[in-house]
Amino acid sequence: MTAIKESSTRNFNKGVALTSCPVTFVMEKIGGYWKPIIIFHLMSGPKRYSELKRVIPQITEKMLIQHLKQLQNDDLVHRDAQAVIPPVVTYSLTKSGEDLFQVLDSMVDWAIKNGSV
Amino acid sequence: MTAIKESSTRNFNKGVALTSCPVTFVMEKIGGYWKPIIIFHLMSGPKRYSELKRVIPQITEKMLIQHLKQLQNDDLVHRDAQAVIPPVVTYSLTKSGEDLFQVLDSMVDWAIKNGSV
DNA sequence: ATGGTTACATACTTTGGGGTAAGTACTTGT
DNA sequence: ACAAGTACTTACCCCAAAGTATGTAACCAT
Repeated sequence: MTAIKESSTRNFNKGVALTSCPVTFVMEKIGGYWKPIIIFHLMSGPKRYSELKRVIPQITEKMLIQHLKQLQNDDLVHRDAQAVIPPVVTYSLTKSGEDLFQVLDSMVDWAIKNGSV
Repeated sequence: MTAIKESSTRNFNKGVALTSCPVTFVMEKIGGYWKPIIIFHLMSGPKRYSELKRVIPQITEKMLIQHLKQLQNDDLVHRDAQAVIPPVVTYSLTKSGEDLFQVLDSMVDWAIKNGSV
């Protein structure tokens, strides 16, 4: 008789919370370890894949390409590939991506005020 | 002979990235599904445990208390317990917690601009 | 022909965040 | 006597995110 809770928490989340809560919406886009770091580095201008790897040495290539793809799907990052050999692929922020500056900036402000070191 | 990479990505993260990147620092504090939602609801004033549960029906009690504890450890939320029966425990934002308003606000701005609905 | 460079892809494993379900202590209401 | 409310605690499970390791295609320089 132990019926499943009429509204599964997990299902409810996926369906409602993610689209109705703007903060969660943002977290879905730039949450996680690496995305904000990648975005931050793209704020200073377009970068090649290998450049990103160099300025974020700790990221694995799998994580880098995976997040770059997700950021493309979310229309935060634009990919530009030149058909030359060796390949030249440049990533840059879209307008939406650039607009995240305000968000990241307020985070930095808060972090500085509240002793991130 | 497959020696472990001299500098484990994971170890490096925990040690360096988290403390040196302000954005990641903030994500560590308010990342995840529930924390921003809890903080948001405390923005409108102190709330009892049961009140929070009521306004966030989808959260499980385990998640609620767990995140409230983490928020206390991070000094974002203050817990006030009255020694009466039945227990009355009130949660409120600390100064640091209130300062997050700027961060959440900029997130909401961005979400609205970029089609969260 | 061998190694280097670039931008990936992919199989496999581990970690931990989050969820489920149940129990606790103490008192009030009926 | 027993359910109900309050603020938790605990044991267990699942899955997705993250990490490890290796492979690939195309060309160039030596």
